[in-house]
Amino acid sequence: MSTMHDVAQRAGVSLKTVSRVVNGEPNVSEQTRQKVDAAIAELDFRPNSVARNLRTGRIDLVGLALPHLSQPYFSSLAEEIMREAERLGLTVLIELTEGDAEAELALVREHGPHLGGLLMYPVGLSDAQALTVARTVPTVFISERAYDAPVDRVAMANREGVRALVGHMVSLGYTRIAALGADHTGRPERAAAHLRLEGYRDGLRDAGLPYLPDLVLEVGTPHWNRQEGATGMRRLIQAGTPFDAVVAFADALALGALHALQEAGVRVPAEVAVAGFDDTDDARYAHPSLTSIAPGRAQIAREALALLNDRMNGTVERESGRLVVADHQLTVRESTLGGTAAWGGA
Amino acid sequence: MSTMHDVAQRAGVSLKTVSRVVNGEPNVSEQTRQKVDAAIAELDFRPNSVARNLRTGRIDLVGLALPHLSQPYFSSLAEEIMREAERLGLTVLIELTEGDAEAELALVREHGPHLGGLLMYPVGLSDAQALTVARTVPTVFISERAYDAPVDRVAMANREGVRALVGHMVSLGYTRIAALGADHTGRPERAAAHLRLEGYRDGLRDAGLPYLPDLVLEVGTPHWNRQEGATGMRRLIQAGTPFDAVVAFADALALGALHALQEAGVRVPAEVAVAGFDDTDDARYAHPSLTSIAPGRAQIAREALALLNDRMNGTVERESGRLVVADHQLTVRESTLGGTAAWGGA
DNA sequence: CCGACCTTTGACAACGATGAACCTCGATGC
DNA sequence: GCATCGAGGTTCATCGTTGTCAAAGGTCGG
Repeated sequence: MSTMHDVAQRAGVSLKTVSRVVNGEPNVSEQTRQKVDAAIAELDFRPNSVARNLRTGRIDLVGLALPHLSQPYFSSLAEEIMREAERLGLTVLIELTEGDAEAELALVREHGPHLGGLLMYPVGLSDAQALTVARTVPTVFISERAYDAPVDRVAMANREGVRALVGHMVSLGYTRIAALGADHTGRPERAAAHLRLEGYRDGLRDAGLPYLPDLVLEVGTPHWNRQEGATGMRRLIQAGTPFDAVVAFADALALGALHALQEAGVRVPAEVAVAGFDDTDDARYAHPSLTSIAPGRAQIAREALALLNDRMNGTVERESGRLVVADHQLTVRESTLGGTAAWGGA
Repeated sequence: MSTMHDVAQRAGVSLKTVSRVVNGEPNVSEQTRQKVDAAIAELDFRPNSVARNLRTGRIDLVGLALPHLSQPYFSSLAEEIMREAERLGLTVLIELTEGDAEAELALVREHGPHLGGLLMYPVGLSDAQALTVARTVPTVFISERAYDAPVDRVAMANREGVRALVGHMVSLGYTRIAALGADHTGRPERAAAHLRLEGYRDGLRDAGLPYLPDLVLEVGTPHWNRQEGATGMRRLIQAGTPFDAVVAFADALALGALHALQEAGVRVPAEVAVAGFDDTDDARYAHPSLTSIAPGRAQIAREALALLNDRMNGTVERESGRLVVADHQLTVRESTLGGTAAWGGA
C-alpha cells in the first residue's frame, strides 16, 4: 500500500497538500490539484481509514444490533440499511444480540467506543438501559416499544396498519373478523402486539362493528411464527365461533393460519379471508398469496440513518428524543380477493 | 474515554508498562500488574482498537462478502460465521455483492486493505480474479465452484449429499426418481448444479437404475427459488412422464415442487416422495415437512475461519490452495416417510 | 512604494497505541 | 571485586493521517 507520503513525494508537494486534495479542501490551485490527482492515480493510493479515524476521532462505522439474522424481517431490514448506509458513505457492522438484554448491553460496552453510531433493534432493554446505551454512543432505536427516555426511535405504523387491514376486510363485506396474535400480558417488549390490537379495535370502531373477545386470539411464545399461527387458528376453528376473516399481526402467523384453515378444509379466500403484516417474501410466494401491510422498510432504513447522522454530527441536542413512524402500505393479494392471479404472482 | 496515558498516571507507572499488562507480555512483576489492573478497572479503560491497529498493522476485522442476506442459506451462514468468529475474538463485517463480479472486486479494492481477512461467497469471479482477490487480502472462499488458482476454499458435499438422497429414495422403494434443478449450460458459476447432478447419477448407478433424461429437469434463473421449482414440476406433470420421487437440488425448489404437486392433487409422500437440499428452516416448517440434506453449515463456518486464521497468521504458504468439504447429513422428514408427526414438527 | 490582506503552501505536532533500544539494580559466577 | 546477566522498567520513534500555525508570494488601494 502506498501512503500519502509517497503521493506527496511523487507529486513534488507537501503531505498536507495531498491531504487537502484528498479531502476536497479549498485553497489548492488547479495546477497543483491535477499534479496530485495524477500521482494518486499512478500509485493507486487510497487513504488509510484507520489512520484517518485515529486522527479525526470520527469513525464511519455504524453498528447494527439485531436479535437474529435468520428471520426474514431482520435480514431484509439489514439489507435495506446497508444499502442506504453505503449511499451515505458509512459502513455497517452487524451484531447479533439473540434478543438478550445482557448481550445488548455487552455489545455496547465492548464495541460502542469504537463505533461512530449505533442502530439497535432492542428487545430486552429497559428504559434506563436504553438511555445508558444512547449515552455511550450515538444511537437510534428501531423499535415498536416506546421508551420513557430521551432517545431517538423509528417505528412502524402498527396501529394504523392493522386499522387499514380491518378497513379493507370491512370494505369487502366481511364482518366477523378475527384477530390473531394478541397479547394480554402487557409486557412492554410486546408493544407491537398491543399497538396492533389497538389498531384492530380502531378498525372495528370505524366500521361500527362490535369488539368480540372470542375473536381475539392470543398466541404463545414471543416469536410470532407459523406454528403459533396454526395453533391459534385451530383453537378458533374448534371453538366453533363463527368468523369470516382473519387479521394476523404478522405474516408468519397468517401463514400458519392459512395452513390450519386449509387443513380443516376451509377455502381461502372463498370462505375466509386472511391477511398478515410485514409483507415478507414468504407472503408473496404463499398460496394463496397473502394480503399484507408493507411496513415501509426502506423508509425505516432511510429515516433511521438520517436520525443517526444528525446525532453523529452533533447537529441535534444531546439528550433529546425524536420519533419517526414510517408510512404503511396495504398490499392486496389473493388471500383477500380470490382473484385468478397465478401462484407466486405479485 | 480514558487512554493508556491516564491509566499509567493513575497506576504510577510508564505507558509502556500498561501496554505490557494489557497485552499480557512477560517481564512485569506481579505487584505492578495488579496496580495496573486496578487502575484499568477504576477508569474502565479499553484499548483504542483504532490506534492499536494503526500501530500494529493488524486488524481483527474480517469481511464476509455475500451476494444477499435475504436468502435463508446466506443469513444462517452469516449467523454461524459470526458466532464462530466471536469465539476467535474476531469481528465480522458483512458486505453485500449482489452476486456481481464488479461489486465483488470493488469491495476488495475498497475495503480489502483495511480488513485482516476475507471470507467470500463469490459468484461472478473468474479464476484470475479470484487469485487477485486472494493476493489483496488473506481470503478463504466459500464456494461450490473449484477455482483453477491456488486459493483456499470450503465447500459442501454436493455430490455425496445428492447421492445419499437418491440412496434414501431407493431404500424406500422408489425407482423413478426425478432430479429438479439441473443445469446444462455448463457455466462455471453453476457448479453446484453440476455437482449435484453428478451425485444424482452416482445414486442411480449405485442402485443399478437407468439415467433417464426425461426425469432430469432444468430450471431457469440462476436463483433456485420456489417459483422455478413449481414451474419445473408442472412441466414434468404435464409431460406425463411417470415418476414416484423428486430429488430437488435445493429446498426452495423442493418447496415449489411440493406446491405444484399438491396443486395437481398428488399426495406427498403417499404418491410421490420429495426431498431437498440445504436443510433450511422453511424445509422444517413446510407441510409436509421436507426431507433434506443438512450441508454442515456450522462446520463450514468453523473450517472457513480456521483456514482464514492460518492465512492471517501467515502460518501457511502464501500462494497455496487448500480445500475442505464439509460433512453432509441426511435429515429425514415427512415428505419421504409419510409419518404422523404434526405439521411443523422436527 | 508600502502596508493590509488574501491565497497557496508547507512544517510540525498530535491522535493512542506498540516496538526497539536502553537504563537500573540486585543477584550470580569466577 | 568486577564483569555479566536478567527482570523490571523507561524513553523515544513510529504507524498514516489531519489540525494549527506561519511563511511565501501575489494583489490592491492609497
